[in-house]
Amino acid sequence: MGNECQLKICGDKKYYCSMELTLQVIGGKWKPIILYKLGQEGVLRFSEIKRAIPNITQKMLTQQLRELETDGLVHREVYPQVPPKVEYSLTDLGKSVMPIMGSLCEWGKQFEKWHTEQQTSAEAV
Amino acid sequence: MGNECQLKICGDKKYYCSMELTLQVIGGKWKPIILYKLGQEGVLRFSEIKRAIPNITQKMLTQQLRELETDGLVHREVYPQVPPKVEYSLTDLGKSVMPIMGSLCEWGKQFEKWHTEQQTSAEAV
DNA sequence: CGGGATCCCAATAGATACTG
DNA sequence: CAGTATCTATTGGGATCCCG
Repeated sequence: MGNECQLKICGDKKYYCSMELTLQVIGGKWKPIILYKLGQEGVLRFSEIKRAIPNITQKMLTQQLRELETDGLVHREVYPQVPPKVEYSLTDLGKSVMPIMGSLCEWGKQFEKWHTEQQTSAEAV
Repeated sequence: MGNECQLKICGDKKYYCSMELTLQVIGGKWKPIILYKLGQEGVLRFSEIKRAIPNITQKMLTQQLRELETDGLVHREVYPQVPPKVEYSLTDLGKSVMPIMGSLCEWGKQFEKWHTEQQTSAEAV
């Protein structure tokens, strides 16, 4: 008790419960997908991540990767060469979210199935 | 193979992989917290949810609850009385995300701990 | 009075062009 | 190739109004 609904601070993040903190670190429209793809592939170049997530813009990808790097979930390795090469991978902390990312993905598949069934039974009426 | 990176449609939602679908249904800044609180408390009135999530505005809460209702995660019960009373609860589909919500919340606590330790060791330098 | 709809403005995301 | 810069579109927040 007293653990919830009381303003806490972690670095630059303010939150009332742990869930809110979680969402600031690994939430949003893109971070879970980025983490998931990185976790699946291990090491990816910027352009490879971009290709794996068709709808994301470079701007968003850059921005989200920077935040994940700052929060210690993603490692960024720059190779000083021309043309530039930058590789991204998960840190140990980043890897620790993979089980959850897997569950989220799995849930999506179940939802899709459930939704299709609802659709079918609705048409039957 | 061929399962990922190919445009799919589920109702009004377009996505390239299941993770993206998941995020459209239970992602965003507020939905996970709303689901989590509802799952913990069972049944909550509008004003009770509002109180449990201090930063959310009524507008956002209403909007997010409607989407969750449309997607079949939340049940909305209106009592035709004065003053009005509206109760929200999770459907079976909504309850199915609770294990993941629990993991997310738990991860936030671990992150907080990890962050604090990093802070401490950095100060020691 | 509780729940929520509307309007307007600030903040955030997306599209496109450009650069080391 | 991997970003920045700039502009535009969309989304979110705050205040206000509505309705039973």
